[in-house]
Amino acid sequence: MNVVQAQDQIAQPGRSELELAAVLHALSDPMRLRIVAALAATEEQPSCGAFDLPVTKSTCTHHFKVLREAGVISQRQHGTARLNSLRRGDLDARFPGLLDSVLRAA
Amino acid sequence: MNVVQAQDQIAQPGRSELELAAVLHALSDPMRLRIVAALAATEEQPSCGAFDLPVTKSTCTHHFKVLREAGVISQRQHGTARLNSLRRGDLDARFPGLLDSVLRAA
DNA sequence: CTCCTTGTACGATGGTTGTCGTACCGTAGC
DNA sequence: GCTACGGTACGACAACCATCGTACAAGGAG
Repeated sequence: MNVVQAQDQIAQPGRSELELAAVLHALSDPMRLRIVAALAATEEQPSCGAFDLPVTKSTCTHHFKVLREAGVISQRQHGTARLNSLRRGDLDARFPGLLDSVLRAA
Repeated sequence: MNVVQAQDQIAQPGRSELELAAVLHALSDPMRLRIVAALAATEEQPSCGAFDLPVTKSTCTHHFKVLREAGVISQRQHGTARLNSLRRGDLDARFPGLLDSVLRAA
């Protein structure tokens, strides 16, 4: 699996590795949909703990990992915090319109 | 669960019952993605057996059931055959652009 | 150095999923 | 009636998933 490795960037699939089924699966969970929607609504790069999700920390870690491994989000280590951002550009390039329609529906 | 029951139409969720997470989950399987793509590419209403899928009949039944219960497809009984069609109108109304972007990417 | 914060790792658990096989049912044609 | 065909129902099974709890690692603040 080709990965993009830049400074404190956590491993993630490259743009050409993105798979539709994997992305759809990552988005098919209400908790993850909520994370993605919150991420799309801000200009910042919130840490994992900033989402106030109704699950424990370990479950949280799990969901962020699923989203990152599917290529939906990108994570950067910054001190003890892990900063998250949506991979809008890569998603729009591979699956034009998909992210927008999901966000509009969510 | 409100269902639309018309003549030989099999039970399915009404337009307002469609849930984004359920639709995304239904579309997140390669076999079902293949079914939906084939369904979108024809004007006809093919029977379940007309798809030539590399799985057994029972698995086939399972996938069509998942798609129908998520509201992605509609099934009509016609003799011994079950005719399938995409619920384009309902999907476009509830999740504008979603189906198109998925089909374009698949 | 010591604590607090942020988050991961690992194991467990109950539930869901994709697949199959066999048995069955209803319609159509002979 | 009987047989073929298209499809469902049910049970089984291995794999996966969302969730949790506990234990642990690393950076920042005092």
